[in-house]
Amino acid sequence: MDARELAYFVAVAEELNFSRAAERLGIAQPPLSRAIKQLERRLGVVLLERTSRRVVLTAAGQVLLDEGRRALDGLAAAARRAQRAGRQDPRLVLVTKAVGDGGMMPDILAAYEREPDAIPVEVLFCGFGEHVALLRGGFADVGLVHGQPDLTGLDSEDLLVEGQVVVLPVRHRLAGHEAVTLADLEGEVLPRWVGLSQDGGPEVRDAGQLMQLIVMGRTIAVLPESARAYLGGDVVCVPVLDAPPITMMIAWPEQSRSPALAAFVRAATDVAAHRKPSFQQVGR
Amino acid sequence: MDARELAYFVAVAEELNFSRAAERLGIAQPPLSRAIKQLERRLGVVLLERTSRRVVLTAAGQVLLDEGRRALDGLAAAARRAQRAGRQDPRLVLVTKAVGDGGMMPDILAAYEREPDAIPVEVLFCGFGEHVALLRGGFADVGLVHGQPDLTGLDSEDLLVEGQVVVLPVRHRLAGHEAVTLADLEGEVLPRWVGLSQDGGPEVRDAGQLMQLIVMGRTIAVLPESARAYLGGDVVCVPVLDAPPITMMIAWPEQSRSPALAAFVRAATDVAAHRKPSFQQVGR
DNA sequence: ACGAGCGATACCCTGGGGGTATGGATGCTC
DNA sequence: GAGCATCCATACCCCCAGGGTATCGCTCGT
Repeated sequence: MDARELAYFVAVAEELNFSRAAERLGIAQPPLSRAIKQLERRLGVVLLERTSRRVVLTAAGQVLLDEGRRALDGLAAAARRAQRAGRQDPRLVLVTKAVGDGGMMPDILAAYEREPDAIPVEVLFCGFGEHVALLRGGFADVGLVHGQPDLTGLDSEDLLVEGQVVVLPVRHRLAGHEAVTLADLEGEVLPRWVGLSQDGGPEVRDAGQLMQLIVMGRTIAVLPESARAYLGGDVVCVPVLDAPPITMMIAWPEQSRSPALAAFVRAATDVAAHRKPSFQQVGR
Repeated sequence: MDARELAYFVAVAEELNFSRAAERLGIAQPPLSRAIKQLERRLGVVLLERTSRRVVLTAAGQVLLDEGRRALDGLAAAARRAQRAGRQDPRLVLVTKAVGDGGMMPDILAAYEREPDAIPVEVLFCGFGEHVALLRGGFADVGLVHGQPDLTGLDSEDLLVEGQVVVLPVRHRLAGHEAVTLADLEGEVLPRWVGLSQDGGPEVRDAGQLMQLIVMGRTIAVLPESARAYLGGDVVCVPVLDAPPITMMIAWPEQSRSPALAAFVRAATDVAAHRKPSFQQVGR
């Protein structure tokens, strides 16, 4: 099957409108109509039910939309990986969130540099949940990820399980406590991360903004314990005993077998294994 | 990137010879040379180092070969799944080995038919290790697989863990035993499955051939315990206490979300969960 | 009833993908 | 080391697939 035709179909299936899809694709509408018809003929399957007033996907069309998107992504990722592999200065691109390394980054990088297969590491910071897209898209080689994102298309290994702490302004009513529970946080204003659609508190884009808002007393935040290392002196961290533990993982594109990547994974898991456990978590 | 160009490159990279690759592709050699050069220009990367006498892959070329093959497979699989989804008589294609259902097939099918989302099931028997290729290639929707095949690109769920039995001719020296260990089988002639390159005993293609050879006293076989149900009366099954347990899994293409498939997985796991455990395994 | 919106059809035109012929380099053979 | 076979690159030609414009026909909202 032709990738161009498939991309055309995906555009139409997403817009459910030939004219708009054609505009998005930068071509005229008639050739698009023809291309879709040709694709349907080649596959021997009707993909779209078109009345002159509305376009709807058939079952086959729905399948091809899902599968086709992934297939096209795979194609683009293959191209990008080849391009990256062809650069004369080989780099290992590591993607992570700003405060998402569990404080192990220096150790991991140091351990990696001692590996014989090590190549220079380029660290790429990204926003919420972009890790997986960058890895799947072939933009990055390996990533440190939190939580339970959808890891289809990626291999991963658990690095460490962290408890969570609540970050409070120094004058907060809970600031003096040794530890708190989620129940204690009832009614508090929690921030809203850009990209996460949950609404409520103020919108924050990065850790710096978050810190300012906390110091101003406008919000508080529950973060993995390792975030402590990045916080200034005007806030207090208090363990949240019953917050769900956060698993930090290292993830990489499925079946990637480059020696440089393998060495990095090895270094990261070694560092994590020898790391001293943090404060004790309640329950599991 | 164009899929045609990528397919051309994969052919050349596999043959490491433009002329043969062109022949395989059914085109002449000059357009192939041009297409590869064009692909290299588009990607901005040298993929092949060609002297007029030999062609070798660059690092980028090696990456594109690996990734490109998968990407092309994904493309073809997407097309096939769409075609299958477009047929007017929807079927769920289940792939399994001949004696590989752990004896649960009737129960699973019966349970599935009671599901509201059930559609007719087409059972496809396949050879050694073909399951995963058929699933990845979009030829099948769901499969029952044994052992630890490479499941990248597939989701799976464990169904049951079985002990193994050795299948013996009735006159075999071990035929009277209550149970044996692997040490007891030292020196015995084991069959060689077609497709598995391990050599040694006679070559067998299916369970029928195997049975004949066992009855003839030419070989013995170690099989999952559930194979018992399929064996005739001229052989004896003896548990092998220390043989590694075999995990039977149900697997399906990653992220497949059709209701019919989900219902089947549910039915299979339900049946497996309520199944009576078989003979006790030694150790873990 | 009429017009706006949308997909299909008809027709043209151009670029690129494919073909043949041939050149130039590199090993192999005797 | 001359001759030759092999193999990729170049030169040149041709054709059609894919893209554009103009227009039609259908459907629905007002």
